[in-house]
Amino acid sequence: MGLQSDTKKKIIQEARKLFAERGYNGATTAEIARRVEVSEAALYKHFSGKKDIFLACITPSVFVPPKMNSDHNPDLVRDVIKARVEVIRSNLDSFNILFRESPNHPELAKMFMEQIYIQDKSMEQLLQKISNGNLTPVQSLLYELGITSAIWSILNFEKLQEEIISEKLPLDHMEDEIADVILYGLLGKK
Amino acid sequence: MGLQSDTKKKIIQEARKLFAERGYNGATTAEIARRVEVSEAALYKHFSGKKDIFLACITPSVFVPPKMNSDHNPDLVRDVIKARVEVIRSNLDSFNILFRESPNHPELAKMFMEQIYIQDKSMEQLLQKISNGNLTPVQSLLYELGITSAIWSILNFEKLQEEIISEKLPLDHMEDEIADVILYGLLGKK
DNA sequence: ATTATCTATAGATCTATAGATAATGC
DNA sequence: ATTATCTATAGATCTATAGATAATGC
Repeated sequence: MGLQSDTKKKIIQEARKLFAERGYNGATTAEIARRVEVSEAALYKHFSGKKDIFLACITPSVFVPPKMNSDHNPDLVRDVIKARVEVIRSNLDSFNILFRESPNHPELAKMFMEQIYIQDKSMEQLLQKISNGNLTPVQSLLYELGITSAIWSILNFEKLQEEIISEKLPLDHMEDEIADVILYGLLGKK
Repeated sequence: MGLQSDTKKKIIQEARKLFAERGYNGATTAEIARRVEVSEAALYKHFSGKKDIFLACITPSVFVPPKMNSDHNPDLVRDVIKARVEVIRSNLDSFNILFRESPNHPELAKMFMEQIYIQDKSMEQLLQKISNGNLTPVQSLLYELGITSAIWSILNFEKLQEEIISEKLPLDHMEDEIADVILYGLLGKK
């Protein structure tokens, strides 16, 4: 047993899934308790309230992509984007909560700003170097926020597709294809 | 007085704002009634229930950008992106509802797919022509869905910025700067 | 003895409706 | 006469807690 009891860990796990599925208001403490297979009262021994459970589901570290080494060349763009896709894919529930619930929870919005916009300038800096400092402030934002958002949408589309649509898109090389768009655009050669 | 009574129109207007602010479950019929300045009971004379009000807030036509003429050249990409930004900006509440609530409402998800993915191939077709058919399926999706999502994020960031952050980004030429990225990427010349 | 859990329920919403009252158009 | 609205409230949740019971570690 680590610092958190097994029950507490399981509450966080199941709550995160449920909040991602139904949103903060759509997820009930009763349903969380049912999935964890404890009584509702048990939740309140581990957390001070529903909001406390909610915030425990989102840890700031989730949103920070792993550091890359400091070389600056186009191939590194691929690595950075691959890392970004991987972070989002493996924490999709957290990102769903972040994108959908931020407007209703100032704590989340703050975390969002600090993590994605302010702290995570690594991708932007890399891209600035590669483009010889040609990027405008809006374009930097496009990369910091827009690409994360675009990847998030596409990964959710991928999930939706598995459930609803027959036609399957080949998303295996998504990272490379996003990188091509970012590096060369529509008119540039590959 | 048109086909819809003034009260009905006002209910839809205020409900759309409230659903965008707080989500489906966070928006109460009591608060909608308060903003419209009628009793809750009055809502139910115009709509069969809360869900009915919700669906009335989202009209499919909102999501279809205006048609462009059929020439195919890089400058047209700017026009198409400008049109897209304008549609999202002037219907930001609807897009917020769409992106945030789609997972919980099959009707919305279906609308989302049909409008943005299936019907609106106009931008994709234009881009395919300009790139000489070089786009992969994932890249097409990146344009159809990812760019809409990226613009959506940036416009919300713009709103958030007005409220929270002191530093102001110059977003006046956002459309042009997005177009530059899409056309030329980081390495292409302008 | 202490910690973890349960049952039962209080108190606060929230959606929706029943029945009464005011406003409108023929 | 009909339509639009109101007041009041039923019935169904939902969060959170009080008090009782079972499990664990010294």
